[in-house]
Amino acid sequence: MATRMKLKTPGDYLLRRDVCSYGYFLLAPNHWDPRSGVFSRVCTLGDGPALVEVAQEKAGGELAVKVGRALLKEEKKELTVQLTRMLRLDEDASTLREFHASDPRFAGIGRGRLFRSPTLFEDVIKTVTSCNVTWPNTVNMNRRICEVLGDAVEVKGGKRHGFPSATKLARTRPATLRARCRVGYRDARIVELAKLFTLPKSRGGIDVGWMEDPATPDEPLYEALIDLPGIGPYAAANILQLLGRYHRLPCDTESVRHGKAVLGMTGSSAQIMKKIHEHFAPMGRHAFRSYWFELWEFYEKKHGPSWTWERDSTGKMFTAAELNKK
DNA sequence: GGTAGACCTGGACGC
DNA sequence: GCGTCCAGGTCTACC
Repeated sequence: MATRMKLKTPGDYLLRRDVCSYGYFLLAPNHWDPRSGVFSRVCTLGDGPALVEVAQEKAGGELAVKVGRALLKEEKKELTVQLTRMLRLDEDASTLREFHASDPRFAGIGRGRLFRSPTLFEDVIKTVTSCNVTWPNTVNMNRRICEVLGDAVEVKGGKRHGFPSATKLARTRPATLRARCRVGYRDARIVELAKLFTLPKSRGGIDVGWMEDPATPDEPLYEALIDLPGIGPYAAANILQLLGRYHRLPCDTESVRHGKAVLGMTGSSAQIMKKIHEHFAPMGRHAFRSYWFELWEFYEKKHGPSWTWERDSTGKMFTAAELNKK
């Protein structure tokens, strides 16, 4: 028996805009259907995996959540926590207003929330799978990780898989990850990260509560992230933004392309990255959102609104060759 | 502290 | 269709 729930949203919430706001909405197990405007994925809950579908009838209205099976009371709470994190339903309205005041370009369309994963663990692994690869490869890695290791639920016409838990990935052999999920040299790093997420803090494990706590100072958090296996300056800055801290820019080759093509910057890659940091520095704690939505606007000019993008055809949209086309 | 090279996969390109 | 080159961020060794 299916479960139906309603989720309250902030008054300005727009599902299609706020889901299709960061590339992770295109990565398995997430799925956005451009035709129906329904977001779905398999969520891992206390009693096992469940297919979850989220729709919104009108802008600013509540979210209608349909779950493929009956949920225990505790699972309903668990799912609410996961959806709230993923969809940024608890985004502080005052900081959103502050962002729009400092960068009015995005006030009119209300952009400000950035889609993320239901757990920090999934965000960290997704970040690792996006390093040193082209976007189509990141898409494939996430699809394979879910298909090979994620819990599955039966749906009409096949199966849908969730994202594997830290416990499951911690028990996976690196060779399996490499051979079946095609993660390459990231294999051991992913398993090591998963182990750190399963260990208690007293034994050197990751203190997720401390990392998620808005009261935790930025710099010690950045230092803790950069100490993790497979996490360098780019990945640490990206995880910071996924944790809601937007002061630091995760600069990569895509930033350099943007600096050259859109901002008219010249010089070596290192010089352009420095210029990009300087360019967005006046935005202070909103720097990343200002940078990101400018980049996102460039993608949308090329390919139409992000909520019309099909997951299975976006791979080629974000290759260097395609993005460098005039 | 700064730099060079290895890591691995898949897209692009030439034949 | 096949082979080769190259892009991509992190890590380690070395200066």
